[in-house]
Amino acid sequence: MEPKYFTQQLLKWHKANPRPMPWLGLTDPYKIWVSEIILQQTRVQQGWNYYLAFVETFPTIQSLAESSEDLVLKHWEGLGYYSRARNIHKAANQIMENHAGVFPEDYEEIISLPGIGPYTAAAIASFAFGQKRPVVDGNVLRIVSRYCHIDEDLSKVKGKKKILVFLTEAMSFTKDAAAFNQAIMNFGALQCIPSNPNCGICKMSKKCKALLNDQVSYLPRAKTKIKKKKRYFTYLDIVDLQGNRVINRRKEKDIWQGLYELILNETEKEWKPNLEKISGFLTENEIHWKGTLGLSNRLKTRRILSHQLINAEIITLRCDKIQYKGTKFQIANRLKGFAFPKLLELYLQTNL
DNA sequence: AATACGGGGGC
DNA sequence: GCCCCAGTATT
Repeated sequence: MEPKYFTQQLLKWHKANPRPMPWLGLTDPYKIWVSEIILQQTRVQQGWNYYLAFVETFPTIQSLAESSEDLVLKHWEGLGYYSRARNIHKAANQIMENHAGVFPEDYEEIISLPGIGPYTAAAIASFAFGQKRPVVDGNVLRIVSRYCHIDEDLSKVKGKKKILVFLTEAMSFTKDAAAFNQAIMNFGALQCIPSNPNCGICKMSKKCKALLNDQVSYLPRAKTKIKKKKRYFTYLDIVDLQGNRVINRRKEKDIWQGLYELILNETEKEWKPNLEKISGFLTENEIHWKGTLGLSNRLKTRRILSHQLINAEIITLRCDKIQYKGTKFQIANRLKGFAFPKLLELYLQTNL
């Protein structure tokens, strides 16, 4: 392995291939933090507008801390991995409590914040504070496994260690840790891409061990693939003459925790209810109505998540007046302020 | 060490 | 369809 050559070529490539991004060149640790959380398992393009809107609504740690979790989730709506939103809100409060509202500089303190792991801590430490902490994300694993021809399971400690040893060595050849980290991730996103990289124009090709051994397409080693669990959701959207609806805040440790949804019946197999069964289900849940209950629409849809396959049906019901005295659900007239899973957001967009 | 956690884009 | 994305927390 030739770490010095790697660093030289990397930084040269970086200068020749600038990539505009809204948080580029910022030194405000708060904004860097926000951008890094948004970019966890998320493409730059997908997170771009979310970042702009987020820092406009929450320009400071304090403003974020003082917000409600619901509002933070509303800004995360559609982005996925909602624990990121809950955790950044929680962490903002911890910074107010434990650090007088000032983002900590110490790596150990940074990484102890909820939602911040090794990658994000290194990103903040280098971008905001200039510390020599190499970032290790998917790009970096791919690049280094190829350049050094490391054919190991990178989810294991042993494989990760080899990567980190190389990075630490490589980073020692520059004073600008931030530029190094920025460069290596851009290099992974634009040049050393997952499939069919154009090695013919790559500045590293002379010393890329995977290329020399014709192994680029086999590296990094494939992950064991995950099995998806099938779930069946039936959502009941009951709406009365005043436009009132019944919604629920998801509380369990499950997908979409903290987001809102309609009345849900989850079943082992597909539920094919008629109006009578629907009435029965509503009554069991203490939801009553005045006038006749009418079934106005049924929509079948499906969603693919990283670990689940959701088969859903959304049934629209009409009545004169909803009557609910329980505590599990809440009655809402305007749904604009609530964060919904994409599945429901798409439905509500056209049925609100 | 393995699994859960969203949603989207590229091929 | 399948892979993977500027990963982290929990089991």
